[in-house]
Amino acid sequence: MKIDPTSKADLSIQIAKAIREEIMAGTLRIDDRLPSETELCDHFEVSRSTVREALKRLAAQNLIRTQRGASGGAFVNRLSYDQARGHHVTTSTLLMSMNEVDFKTACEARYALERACAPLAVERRTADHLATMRVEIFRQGQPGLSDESFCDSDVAFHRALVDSAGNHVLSYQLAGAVEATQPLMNMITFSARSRERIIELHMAIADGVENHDAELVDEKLAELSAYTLQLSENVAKERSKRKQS
Amino acid sequence: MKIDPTSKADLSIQIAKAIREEIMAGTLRIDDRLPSETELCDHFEVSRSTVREALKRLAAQNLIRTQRGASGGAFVNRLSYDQARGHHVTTSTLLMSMNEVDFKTACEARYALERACAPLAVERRTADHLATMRVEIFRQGQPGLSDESFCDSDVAFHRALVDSAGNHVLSYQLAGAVEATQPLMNMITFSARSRERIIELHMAIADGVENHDAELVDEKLAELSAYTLQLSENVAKERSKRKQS
DNA sequence: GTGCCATTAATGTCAGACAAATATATAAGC
DNA sequence: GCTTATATATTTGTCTGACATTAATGGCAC
Repeated sequence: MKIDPTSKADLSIQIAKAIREEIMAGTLRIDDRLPSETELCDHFEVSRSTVREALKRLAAQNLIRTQRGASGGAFVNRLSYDQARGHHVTTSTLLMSMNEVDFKTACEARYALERACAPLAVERRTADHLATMRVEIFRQGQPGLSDESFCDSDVAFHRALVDSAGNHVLSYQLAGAVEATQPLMNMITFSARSRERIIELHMAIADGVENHDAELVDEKLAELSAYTLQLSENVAKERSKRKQS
Repeated sequence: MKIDPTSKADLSIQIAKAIREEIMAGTLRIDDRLPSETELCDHFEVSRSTVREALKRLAAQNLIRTQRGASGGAFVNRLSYDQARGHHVTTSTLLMSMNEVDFKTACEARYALERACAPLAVERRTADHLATMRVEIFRQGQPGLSDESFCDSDVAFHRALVDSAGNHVLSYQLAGAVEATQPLMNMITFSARSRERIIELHMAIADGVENHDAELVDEKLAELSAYTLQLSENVAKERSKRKQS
């Protein structure tokens, strides 16, 4: 675990990198305790602040956790799917807002991926997943539901669909695509009529999943995708009209 | 931009969170300059070390960049696809190694997603993407190629396939799935015979992409998936045999 | 105008101190 | 002997103040 004394990069970056590589190489294993801050100071010959900044960088990536007190210290963290998912969603959302991803691209990516896990979902869905989907559909039909709540429920529905594929890795990867498109979705699913249509499609999808009918699910997802796209185009048209007048 | 004085979480975590929320809400825009460290100290009423640790946390997520000197400071960073991809691959890789994801799950997720973008790839592939795929296939056929190089080329091939779908969002999401499974792949594609078979399938896929034949590509990807899985099972069998003897 | 230099403002690093948390050993009381 | 309270040691969290390094800027000599 060494740093390059000739490098002119910030020391805390170099130290973080050195430790990160140990973790990725497996030299430092899950729940292993890192040397104490003082020991790291001695090892790298830097001040404690520098070591601490390096550790904070690693902590920000969930690579380590710290504990105070005797026999405390920094420990290699087991990256949980939940943590990783949260991170992934945050990054994906920012990536899309900062790069002004157009709705079409986002929508296309999202439904392409979702349709990819449909066959597995149809095959493996449990009663639990089905129940969740039905509950969310019911929620979506409640009158007076706010736009935000409707969209939250929409996310929950699709997450249940993805999760029912029974593949953690798939769920993790999909979370970024599905949840990050939601802020965009928020802006288009406002009218009662569009909600009705979406709920209709959700019901068909749930039915398809229940009856192990992969083709139906795929078809309805395609319809949902097309309908969403159409909604966004209508909104765009409205906006340009209002701009002119 | 405030922190909760009653919270007992670390101050640097709270401050990082406060700033992150400003960025995500769009109050702080790309290339906006954050207040200087001293100003942040005054604002949050904490010491400079604490502020710096918070900023390092944000820097570790590529949310900000810092510049020294007069008119320097911390600036909101535009999250680039490349940066995000690198991060995503690192996290996915760690996630899979730390949670001991079995090959079957990883492989299933990867090919499900890859097949999802095949139709788009077939439709939109450019001459450039095709050329990259052909070059990599050629490389894979070179005698004396190390296992590692073969796998690198494999990644490059599949990346070209994914990229040819012409959807940044899709490419970004897929990177995690494809590149993170590579360390696992490394362990199973060693024999000359298996390489031959893989190259054969790659060729068929490239042909399919070239001729806009979505069905062929899908079929060959499915075959590749099945073959990969079979290889891994053989390796597992060999290993248990050796263990017994 | 051009080139050099001092100024200045910002981050990067260092050193030392104290606060707070927490596991462990020690002592007291029953 | 067992429990409980106390002291102790260790480690991270925070604060303070200083100096180093970097880079933009303005002024001065030419």
